[in-house]
Amino acid sequence: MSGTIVWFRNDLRLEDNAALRAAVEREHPVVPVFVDDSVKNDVWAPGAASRWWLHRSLISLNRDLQNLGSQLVILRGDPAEQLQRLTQDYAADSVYWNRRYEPELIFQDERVKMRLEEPGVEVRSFPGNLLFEPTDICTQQGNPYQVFTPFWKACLAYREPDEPTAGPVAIPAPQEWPDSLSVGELGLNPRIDWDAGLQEAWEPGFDGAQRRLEVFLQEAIAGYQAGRDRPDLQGTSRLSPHLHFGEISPRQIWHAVQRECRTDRRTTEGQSVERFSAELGWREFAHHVLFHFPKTPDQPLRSQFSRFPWVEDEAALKAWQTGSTGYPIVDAGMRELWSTGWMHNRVRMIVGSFLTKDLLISWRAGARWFWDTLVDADLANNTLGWQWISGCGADAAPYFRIFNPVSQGQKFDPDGAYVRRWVPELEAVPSRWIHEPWNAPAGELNAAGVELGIDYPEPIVDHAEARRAALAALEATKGD
DNA sequence: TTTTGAGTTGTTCGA
DNA sequence: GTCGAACAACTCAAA
Repeated sequence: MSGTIVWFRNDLRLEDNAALRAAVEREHPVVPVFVDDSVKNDVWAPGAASRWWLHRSLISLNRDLQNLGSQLVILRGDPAEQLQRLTQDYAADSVYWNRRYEPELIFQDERVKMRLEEPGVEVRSFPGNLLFEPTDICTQQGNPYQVFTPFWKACLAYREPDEPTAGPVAIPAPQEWPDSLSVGELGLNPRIDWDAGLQEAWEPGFDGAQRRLEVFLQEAIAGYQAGRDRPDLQGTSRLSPHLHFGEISPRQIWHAVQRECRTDRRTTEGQSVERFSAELGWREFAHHVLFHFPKTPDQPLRSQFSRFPWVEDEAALKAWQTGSTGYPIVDAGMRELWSTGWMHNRVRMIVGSFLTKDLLISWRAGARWFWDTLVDADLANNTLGWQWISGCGADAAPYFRIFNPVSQGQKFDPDGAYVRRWVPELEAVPSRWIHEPWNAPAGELNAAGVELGIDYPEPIVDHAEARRAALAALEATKGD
């Protein structure tokens, strides 16, 4: 028999899946496979929240495959070994997959390819998880971009992203299925019961992604330009975890958004579409930068930041992680993250600025915490975001841009609804003081049932002082 | 090679 | 309360 193995990774969907499509078109049996190799001791192996999501996404994918007369074969171990064994046992002559772009994963894919090709198996990889391949776009000198705006202009001038392709209507099955683990046997699901907030917030899988996109198109895209910055409203798409796991393709989102709002770019709607499209562009940019600067997950892109005097302060880090810094907008964000596995982007910037500039704790500590707790944890996006906010990365914020957690709260959570939702002990504090309870008159705090230091922490640092210290620390990175 | 224009998301100060 | 300018100087990308 000749057959095709389709190796699923961060592309857990049937629609707009180039590898699956090519495999089905061969009209030979297709064996969809997922290989869990997270047992290996990799610092960037998926964190707990990612594993929670993956568990559900695999179940969803398996169900979708079963509806087409197929199923997902789940294996564990070294992918090269597992795939080679499978091709031998089942005399499959081809292995197809969609490309990944993280340095370690590219390395791994090359290794798997060599190992499979040696005995004569055909290996084909396909694009599809990005709108543009990282090597498609370069400056006129042939270098990678390090600034977003010219990068994104070059992308848009390069070509319109392809239309997404439909999923298969049937998938030819092999006569006999290989042994497979169940999803549960991978042990991705938490053993202790901490995931109620995630359950409530998310529906992993293709169907959940489609519904999320639909809601965004119906309710938020038209006002995205203004709504995107408001953590107290549902102004963003919340598609990031679905995109990370490839349950929906960026091309599908791109074209759905363009179709939905075919309006003049001078209108609010038109600007909103452009703005949202640019956010997909930032995802592209993050992958472009990671591809061309593969050390950035651990090292600052701007090398002078290697001598930045980061502080090691376990107690302060713990206060940040647990949402007990005494700054309500920061604590709300960190608790939203802990509870739902997600945090609004505006608030990610606020908590990132607070960790790196108010506490002077390294962006790498922040990146690690996000890595474990975010359901959308993505090496490219996480690395770019943390290097950007701390000032050491591509197109980074200028050093003097230090977020004031009080004014950011007042500006983007004007009624304090977001803070009240995630920091319920401040629920009765008047809006005037919700973002700076330490400045509230004693009587008003009392009436709200809050005693600082008892019911809610005093600020762990003074922002004005911390700001001066951060500017001074930045001096230390100057010169050669 | 050299020059020039520009750069996601802010804050603070002083008029 | 609102507004504009300063913050300091650098790097990238294109001409």
